[in-house]
Amino acid sequence: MSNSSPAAMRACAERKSAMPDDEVSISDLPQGCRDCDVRHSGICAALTTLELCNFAKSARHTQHRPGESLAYEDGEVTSYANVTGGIVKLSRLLSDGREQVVGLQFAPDLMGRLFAETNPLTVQAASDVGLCRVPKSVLEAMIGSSAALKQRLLDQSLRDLDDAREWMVTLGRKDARQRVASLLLLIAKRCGVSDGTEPDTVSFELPLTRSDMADFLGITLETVSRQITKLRHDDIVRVVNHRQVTIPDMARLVACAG
Amino acid sequence: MSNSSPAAMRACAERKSAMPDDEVSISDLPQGCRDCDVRHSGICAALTTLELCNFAKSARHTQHRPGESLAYEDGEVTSYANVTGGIVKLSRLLSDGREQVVGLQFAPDLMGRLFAETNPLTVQAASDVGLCRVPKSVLEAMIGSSAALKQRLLDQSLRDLDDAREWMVTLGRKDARQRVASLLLLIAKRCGVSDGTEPDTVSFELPLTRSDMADFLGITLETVSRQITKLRHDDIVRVVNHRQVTIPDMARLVACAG
DNA sequence: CGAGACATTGAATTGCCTCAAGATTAGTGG
DNA sequence: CCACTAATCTTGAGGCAATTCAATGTCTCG
Repeated sequence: MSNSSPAAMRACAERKSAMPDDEVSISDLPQGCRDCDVRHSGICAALTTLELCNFAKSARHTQHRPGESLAYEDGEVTSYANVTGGIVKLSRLLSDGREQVVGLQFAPDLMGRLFAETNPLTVQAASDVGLCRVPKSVLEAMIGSSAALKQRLLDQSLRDLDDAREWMVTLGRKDARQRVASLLLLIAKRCGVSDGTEPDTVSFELPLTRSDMADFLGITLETVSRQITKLRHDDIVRVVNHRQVTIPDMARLVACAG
Repeated sequence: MSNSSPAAMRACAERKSAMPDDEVSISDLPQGCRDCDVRHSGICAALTTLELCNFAKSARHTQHRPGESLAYEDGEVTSYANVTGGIVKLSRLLSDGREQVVGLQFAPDLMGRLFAETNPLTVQAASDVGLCRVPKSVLEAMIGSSAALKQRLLDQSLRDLDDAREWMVTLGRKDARQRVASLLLLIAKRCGVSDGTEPDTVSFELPLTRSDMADFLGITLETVSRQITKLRHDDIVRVVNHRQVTIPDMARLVACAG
């Protein structure tokens, strides 16, 4: 359960300090709640320890392998889930079998379309993924009783909307090279580890296949591959084993992303 | 102030009945509040008459011509606005001068990025537009005190997110013909008047220039023009005066949109 | 009527896709 | 440990849809 990215941990720390705990102590929580980091991540940071305790009684942790389906398009929504680790892929399937990825979710995002009867998207694990599931009715009841939780969910959906619109610019106006650079940049920001040098060098392991990348970027996997090769020749990225990526200078990648 | 679309009026009626008024009567409202339909539209439908009264004291109505800027990218957010009529264009400007439209807003949507210090998008009137502006601090205070209002804003942002992701499929995977058909479909749904025949015939006036359409669809205006010509030859659409559009059979347009 | 904005059409170019073959990596069982 | 297979990735050649550049056509409004 510890492939939470550094970015997620940072976000988590912020949130924790912004929402101090009340009087109930962590040791009062049931066992399942101390077992994991759910307490400090995602929506849970908006809950008082008492509320969290209630939440933990209904929550169930699961692990998933890359490619595994977590929810089906038009399937009934029965639960929501906090992403505790790994990367989740949200996509729409087209009638001709092609796929468009419309978003990625990282820890500690909440997964699942709130208040909907059926899921509008296909949801799959892109990497190894950890989830903390909670029944639809339980979470919705908590949203009704906690203004802080509702506020947090409003904040996340506004941020997701910003991200989606940002990506529309990539899909609508950028060429293949800029698209690939944009995706590397997005992943580097969320999953990257900086070595603290100047210029800024960042490393990460790609959680997506070339095919996933292509489906997110609206181009073919061959084009993705060709562009990565070119970016490599220009020393914008260094790649070993197809998956292990180093960005020698983030500023140059940003410039490439347009 | 009555270029509110039929769709908007329908939405409005639903909302009104879902949230019945309390004891205070409409005649108790200050003058500015009875002057217009703000009472029955958008976020206002989530307010009690008492709250609405307070809202109306701070609200100001404005009218805008097509192309007029309503907010600038990175500009400070000082107020929010309910769209009372017409169509508002949300877009991002690129360094090379190109533009990507990332969303359209119709009455009775709320305009403005909630809780942000600066506006992440450029906002322009696409058609003649009516707004009902309210200071940032006033609306935010009301959100803090009204769970119903917060819920409504959460619902709108979730719907906007669904729409944005839907459009990402258009930008990422559809060809020019399907894109143009998708846009005509979107506008027909929001602004179209059906004549009640079978098969379903719908008419509307295009609120966008070819250039706006191109910027929303991620293609050039020449390509938009060519595709409209082809759709016309196939009798998917009929166009007079470049702007007055009739869809003789919605089902065929839907099929075209992919 | 004339000017300016908006829209259509044509011809040449290009960036990405399609189809096809080979290379690299990871996983499996002898 | 190595051979074998399946999955993933890379590279190449040819075709095509959309772009670019340029010219013409059509509305609107003073």
